[in-house]
Amino acid sequence: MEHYDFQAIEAKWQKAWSDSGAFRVTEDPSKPKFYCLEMYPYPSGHIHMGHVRNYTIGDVISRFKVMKGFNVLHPIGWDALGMPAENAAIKRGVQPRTWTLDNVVHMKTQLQRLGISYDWSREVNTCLPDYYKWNQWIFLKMFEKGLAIRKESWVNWCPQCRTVLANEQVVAEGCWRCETKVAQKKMEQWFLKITDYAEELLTGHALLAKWPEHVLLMQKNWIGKSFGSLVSFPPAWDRSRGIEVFTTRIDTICGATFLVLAAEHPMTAGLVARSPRREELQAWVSRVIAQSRFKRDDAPEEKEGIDTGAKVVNPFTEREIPVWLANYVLMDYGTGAIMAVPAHDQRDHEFALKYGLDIKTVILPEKDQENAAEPGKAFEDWGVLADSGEFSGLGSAEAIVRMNRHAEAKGFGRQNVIYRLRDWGISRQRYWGTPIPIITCDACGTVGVPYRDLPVELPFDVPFTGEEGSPLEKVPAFVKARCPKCGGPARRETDTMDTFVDSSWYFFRYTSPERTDLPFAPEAGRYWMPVDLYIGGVEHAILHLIYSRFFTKFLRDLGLTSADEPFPHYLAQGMVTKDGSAMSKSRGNVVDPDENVQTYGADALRLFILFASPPEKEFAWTRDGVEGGHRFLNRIWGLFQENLGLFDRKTAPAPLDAAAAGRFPLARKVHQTIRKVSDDIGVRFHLNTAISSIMELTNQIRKDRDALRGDDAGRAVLRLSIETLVLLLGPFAPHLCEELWSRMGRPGLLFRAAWPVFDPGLARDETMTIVVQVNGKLRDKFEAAPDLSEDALANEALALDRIRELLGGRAPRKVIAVKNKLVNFVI
RNA sequence: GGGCAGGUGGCGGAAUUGGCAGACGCGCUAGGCUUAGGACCUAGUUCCUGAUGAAGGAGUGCGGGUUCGAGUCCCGCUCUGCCCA
Repeated sequence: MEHYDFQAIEAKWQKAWSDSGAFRVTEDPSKPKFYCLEMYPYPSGHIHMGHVRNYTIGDVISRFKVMKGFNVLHPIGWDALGMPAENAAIKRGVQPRTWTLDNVVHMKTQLQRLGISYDWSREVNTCLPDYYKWNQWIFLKMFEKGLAIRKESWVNWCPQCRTVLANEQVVAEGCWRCETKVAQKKMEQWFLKITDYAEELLTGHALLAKWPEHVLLMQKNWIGKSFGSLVSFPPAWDRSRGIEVFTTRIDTICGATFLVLAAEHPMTAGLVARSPRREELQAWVSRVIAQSRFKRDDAPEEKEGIDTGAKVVNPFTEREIPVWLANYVLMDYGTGAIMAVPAHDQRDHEFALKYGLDIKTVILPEKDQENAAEPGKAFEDWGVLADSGEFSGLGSAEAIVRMNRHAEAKGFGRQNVIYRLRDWGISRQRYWGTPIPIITCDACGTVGVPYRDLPVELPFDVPFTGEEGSPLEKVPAFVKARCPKCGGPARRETDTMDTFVDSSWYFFRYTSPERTDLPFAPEAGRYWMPVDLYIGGVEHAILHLIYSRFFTKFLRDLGLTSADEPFPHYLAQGMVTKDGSAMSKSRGNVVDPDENVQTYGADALRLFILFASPPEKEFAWTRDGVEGGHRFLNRIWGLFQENLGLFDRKTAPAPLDAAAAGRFPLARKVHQTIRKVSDDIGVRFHLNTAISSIMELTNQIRKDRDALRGDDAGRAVLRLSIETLVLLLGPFAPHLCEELWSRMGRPGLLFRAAWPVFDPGLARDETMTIVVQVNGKLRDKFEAAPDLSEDALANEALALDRIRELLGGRAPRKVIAVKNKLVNFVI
């Protein structure tokens, strides 16, 4: 018997698919479309198992949808800008572009060896000017609309990468890439005003019913909408202005016994300068600013503060209270100043205890409430106001309304909503990113590069020294520019964009990557968008997914698309682990996909990866598992080989009609399996159970085959079952199945074959197993016709010997019968 | 500290609507085939009692509850993971 030469088979069909352009698609209004997208990879040099998992899941669903008659867009590209390329340049002297493009070539062959059904004619590469030109174009559109702005701010600075990091890129006090401890620095930066869309990003969640709930929750927390009040506390020495604080609990304001400013607060410097202890204060401020923001709000026991000696007036009590500086108040959130209410806020409470500040109770628990303040704890619940002048006696909820009204009437405060979401700082002092298309002119200020001059291309010859500052600053030909407005000498912006800009709209580019006058063709976008299924790691739940939603809304507001949301359905793929921890270079537990493709075949690898766990769960790698996948495919191969006669025109059996087929349990199993697999792939996305039911069908065929070979009817059933098996397994093990399909003499590619349809009559079981319980314990079973009435089931059960014995002649106290399921006697 | 997931055999997992717990696979055990096997085939494989079989009992992190019936629903606890602080 011919052996299963998976290497030859896989190479043969990869070539055939590619030569015939099988995976190319164009817009076809006569067919329903399906846009299946997986997160594109960073071209680090090698595909890893996380990619294999991600892309295999997408491939199965794409192939399934094609067979179901959809016009499927399944694209791929490269998230090709970013720091590793530049680091390679510094370390090994390779030009980032060369390094990146070499990696792309290698990774592309790796992906092709996996047999993923990508339309390579739509490949995008973000490091090429014909892509990043559109980053610049979108940036300029935002600049025109006041959504791209330049402002000075405190930024997270990674000393290792020598660049700014967005808050989202700071993980546990360290840089998300190199884990170096992040420092604080004050710099001029370009920001995208994602905060203008904060409310819509929140309400848009209503359109994302097919997202995992925990991802929506993470985004909701990230946006962090809170309702509260802005209240102004005038300084005692100058009552004409005020220090504005944000609070969600204005009802506690009469208990505010001091005010706290962040070290970076604009008024801090002035207070320090006015103080007789200015040196001591200045030293304190410098030290705290040097601490990372994470250190600061992390550990309560490290709360530190210092009295400025200044006083402000509490506008509700008219009493003077001291102004402190403290490390637990951040400039990032709210106004950078808080009113401290130690009786009703735990952090203020601890701070007041440490520094001996007044604690004044103004909220009492309601009568029936037992959780009064414990010693050492603030009472943070809502309650009844006390010692709050005219507001005493009100409940918190009502007090908040009335006090807001009061503050507004008196002109020192108002009701307000704030968001935790910050504007998105996109400036990076690096070479390998999209140049920000801005020219600074002494006369005209910051001026956008005219659209006709796009793209602003990255110069190729650049010194990569690893020293402070952007390499672009050291290229005079790049920096020197003419002002587009006045024509005078000017300076080109040398900061480049955060690479998350690239990935915020790449899915639009796939719809028409050839377009040269717009980021994408509106008509292609209209046909393909939104993405019907987006698959990728949940580590991007906040950053990438929220930025992409923001960009989509912006492109919509430009009139380029009508999509409100880019990804109505997001499938969050679980981690790949080995020996109990995530696969990563630093842990040294990476497994090379290529090696496995070589030894067991791409089909075996794909099968195992999908079989081991459902897509959204963690997937634990084992070598034995791939071997199991390979073994299974080998058995399919063998099964086909020993039944070649079924597919030979001369000896093939005539097909059976449904009535005749119904007599064969295997024929029923075939139809049940079609139903199950279709549901598992198309509705539940549980590819693991789809595979296990295909395996069950295989086992059944192998069990029944000898008995079936005797007559024509049996052979027809056997033939049907093997054919169906190949169709159902096609999306999972496409190379092997394509080979078997052609050896069966079927015309055309299996890739384009129609997905089998089940006969509901045949998929229904002929008899149902009815479970018989006594007092809820399983005692016997019997077979009954489907949909037999409850009474009939109970009667049949009563007639069983075992049940008669257990009942001992007594009538049961109660009989519960459920159609097609069980009978339970209570005695 | 708060929020959200999750905890099922030796392992990965299945059980879709409250109705046979452990499908399917891995591993393991025994046997067959074989010069040999890390190939292939057959059988077995939750635990306990039972020589075996028949049969019985226990059992889905722990404790309680609802129900004729709970892995699934409710309450409390615990551990693990993730997110936020």
